[in-house]
Amino acid sequence: MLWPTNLNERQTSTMPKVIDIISHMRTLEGTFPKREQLVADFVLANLEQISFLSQYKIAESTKVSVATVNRFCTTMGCEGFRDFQIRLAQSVAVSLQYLGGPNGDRSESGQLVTQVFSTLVDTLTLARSQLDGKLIETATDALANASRIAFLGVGGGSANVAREGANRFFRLGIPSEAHADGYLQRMLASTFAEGDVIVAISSSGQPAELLDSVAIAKQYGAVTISLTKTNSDLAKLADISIQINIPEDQDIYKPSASRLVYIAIVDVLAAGAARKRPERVKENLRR
Amino acid sequence: MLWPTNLNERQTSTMPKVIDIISHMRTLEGTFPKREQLVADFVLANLEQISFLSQYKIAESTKVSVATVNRFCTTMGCEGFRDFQIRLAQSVAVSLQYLGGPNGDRSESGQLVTQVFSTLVDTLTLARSQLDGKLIETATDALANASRIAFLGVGGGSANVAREGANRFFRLGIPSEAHADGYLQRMLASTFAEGDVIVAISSSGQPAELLDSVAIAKQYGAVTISLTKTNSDLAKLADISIQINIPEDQDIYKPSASRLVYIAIVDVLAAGAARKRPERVKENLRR
DNA sequence: TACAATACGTAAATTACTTACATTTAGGAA
DNA sequence: TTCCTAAATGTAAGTAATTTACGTATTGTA
Repeated sequence: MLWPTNLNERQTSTMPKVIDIISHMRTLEGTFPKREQLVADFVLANLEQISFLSQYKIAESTKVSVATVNRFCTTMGCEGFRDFQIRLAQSVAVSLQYLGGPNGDRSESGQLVTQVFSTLVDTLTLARSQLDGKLIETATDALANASRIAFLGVGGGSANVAREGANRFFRLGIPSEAHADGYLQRMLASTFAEGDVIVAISSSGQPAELLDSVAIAKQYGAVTISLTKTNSDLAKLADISIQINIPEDQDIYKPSASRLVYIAIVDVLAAGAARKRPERVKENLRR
Repeated sequence: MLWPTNLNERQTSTMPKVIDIISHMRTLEGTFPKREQLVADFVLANLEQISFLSQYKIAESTKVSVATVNRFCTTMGCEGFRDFQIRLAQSVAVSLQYLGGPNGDRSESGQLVTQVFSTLVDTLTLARSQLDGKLIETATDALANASRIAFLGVGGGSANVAREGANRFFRLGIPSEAHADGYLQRMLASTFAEGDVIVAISSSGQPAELLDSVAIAKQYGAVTISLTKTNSDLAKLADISIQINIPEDQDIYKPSASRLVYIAIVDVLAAGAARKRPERVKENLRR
């Protein structure tokens, strides 16, 4: 299936399944059976044309049987070729809209730029579809009224996002700090109390130190917000869990889009919180 | 417009000629034969579902023959039902994009999310159009062959981008460091020599310490790359200047998209450099 | 009223998609 | 290695959907 179970629950028959099949395809890249991978490659290389081709044509071009093309579609989580075709057409339309179509720069580097940016945009789109307005509302409420905020992140990526968050909220006039060290995080957590907010960031949602810190802060009455992978331990632990399911691509040749998504979400939170405390923000801006 | 103009140039027979099929349908409203009009009404009333229905189902619902549904499609300027279905799906996907994503989240917070993400994507698009493939090529060449890289950034935002860069390149197996402090930066710059690369990051392109450091490193024979505002002092000083002109929004309510753009560009550089040294990357990945 | 042109439906023909089954291939255990 | 199992793939039959051809009905006009 294309979508994690918790998302399916929220889908009704009237809800379109317009989602980003392209990034899903990129996720599965490498996990396809050999011949299906050929199809995947062909599709990715001819995104704009696929929707106007028949299974036969694709099978012909990839030197693969029609059945394999069909199987590729079901592997992708679609109900069949038809379904796949429609969904791909939609994803392509959306991507093209943002990227203004293939630019004139046909050089290798030009394509590199396009590829990286496409991936980033696709991933952002995917993430956006997973964000629940109500949850964001709750989180921004807590943040806007916090007397103190700590952003905790472990590891290079998450630590940077945490710094980014502290940066943004500090500018809003809320005392904010970021910590990347597990020991310091625990120390800090024990000084947090009601009215304070802890934001724990981790793409894996696993780090023991982080889980400890959140548990401690929670125990002392602080509100805990997590920004992490769907259904991870961290997501289950925090009071308010912003859960994102982004394919963590281990391929070092590819951009690390998930980090960008986290920063985008921090932006959303900051913008939301800013709206809720206009006075203090303005005051802070004057300085 | 569904298809940007520059795409039209590349149109072949397999590509769509009709622009936005929904508005085209509204234009033709009233000029359809009686029974076809019924089909048009039904389609407009069920835009999101049509793509997942068969001609037969539509004929059934509208109490019209299958052939009429098919004729309706050709009347619309499409080659047949299939063609119509795909194009409609694309138009719908694009329209839906503006309505707050697939979840139909029209709440205030949902709109906030949409707004922030749109801004980010728009800014990414803008940045992409400003990137020159050749320049990226030159920069990635220098980086891929560097024996040592230093990412220098002053101020919260740029410093984070610098860290991100050091992080990425370190994973590629190239000794990389990030420095945010002006004094340290100058110190470091004087130890750099031929074969080393300095990447200076600053959205303003003004900071004196940063300019000094770049000048020093340059003098000692290091390659200097800048990631900064178009025509800024820093851009003029560096050997390879990646210049981006993003409207710096002072409005604190709005997201700071420019930072995201810088990170995206760092991603491009890292991905490009990775491609140029496959052996060392693989070796580094094994660890 | 009669004629022509358009609109429409029926059914056949075609095309496309799906599924069942047989064959091959790959990975692992004896 | 050799055998066994499970996954992967292709072939071909089966089914569904789309398109086309043709005949009838309707509308408008002289």
